[in-house]
Amino acid sequence: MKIATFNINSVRARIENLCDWLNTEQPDIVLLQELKCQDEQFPYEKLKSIGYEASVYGQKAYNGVAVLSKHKIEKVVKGLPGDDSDEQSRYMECTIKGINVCNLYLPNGNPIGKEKYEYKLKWMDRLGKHIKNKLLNSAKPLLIGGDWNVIPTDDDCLDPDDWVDDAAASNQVRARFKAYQNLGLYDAFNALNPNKKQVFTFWDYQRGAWSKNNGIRIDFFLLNGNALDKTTNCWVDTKPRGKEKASDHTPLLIDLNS
DNA sequence: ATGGTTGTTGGACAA
Repeated sequence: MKIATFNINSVRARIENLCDWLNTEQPDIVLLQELKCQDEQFPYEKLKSIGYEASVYGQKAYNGVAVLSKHKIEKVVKGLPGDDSDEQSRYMECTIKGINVCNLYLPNGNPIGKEKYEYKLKWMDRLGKHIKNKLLNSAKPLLIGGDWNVIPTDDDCLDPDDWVDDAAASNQVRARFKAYQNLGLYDAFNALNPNKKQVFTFWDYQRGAWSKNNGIRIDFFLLNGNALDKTTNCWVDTKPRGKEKASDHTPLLIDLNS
């Protein structure tokens, strides 16, 4: 099974790019983030015509996550538990072919110290509780993929000085991301590519970041031990970032035996 | 130091 995560930065603006990429790469499952549309605006028909079922958790203008699959999507849950007042569509989970699949778009959190930063920290704490209290209780293969908006170490960006004041690289955010792994989850890219550094999944639209490879690694698959045992490869596909009308992110993929 | 870009949306806001 080929499984991808891709922050699409508007699924409607990017539907032609997305279909081209799906037709070429033929992933079995794709986790999408930043749909920027409501459920009824989602391009279900176009995706169905090229072989993909979709489960969508959208909202107006911002955020929104979806799972695309060539296989049956089961047991869908929309929203991260722990705060009924949270109206942002940033998390969903489902089961596909016996794999527990979680898709997230973690809050950006900028600027540090303001309300959006506090929301990010609380959201990360809420996710930690959910991982510990529910997700890790199943022995099934588990993958949590998405745009985490975390630069885990200085090796995950070209120039750390560019990110010292960014909410993706703060000590509080890095500590929470590390804590997920201390619970028993593995960063698939690092596990399958030991010591490979400065491989990025996001390049800003501004200041020629793509042409200078001034990127950051903020998209991840975190796997439980069972899923890691079944995973044979993890890589970044940089080709979509070089296309016309590209998203500012590019896909991260894994091969998982099932 | 400032501004540089893109998408949603129709003036800002988010990233």
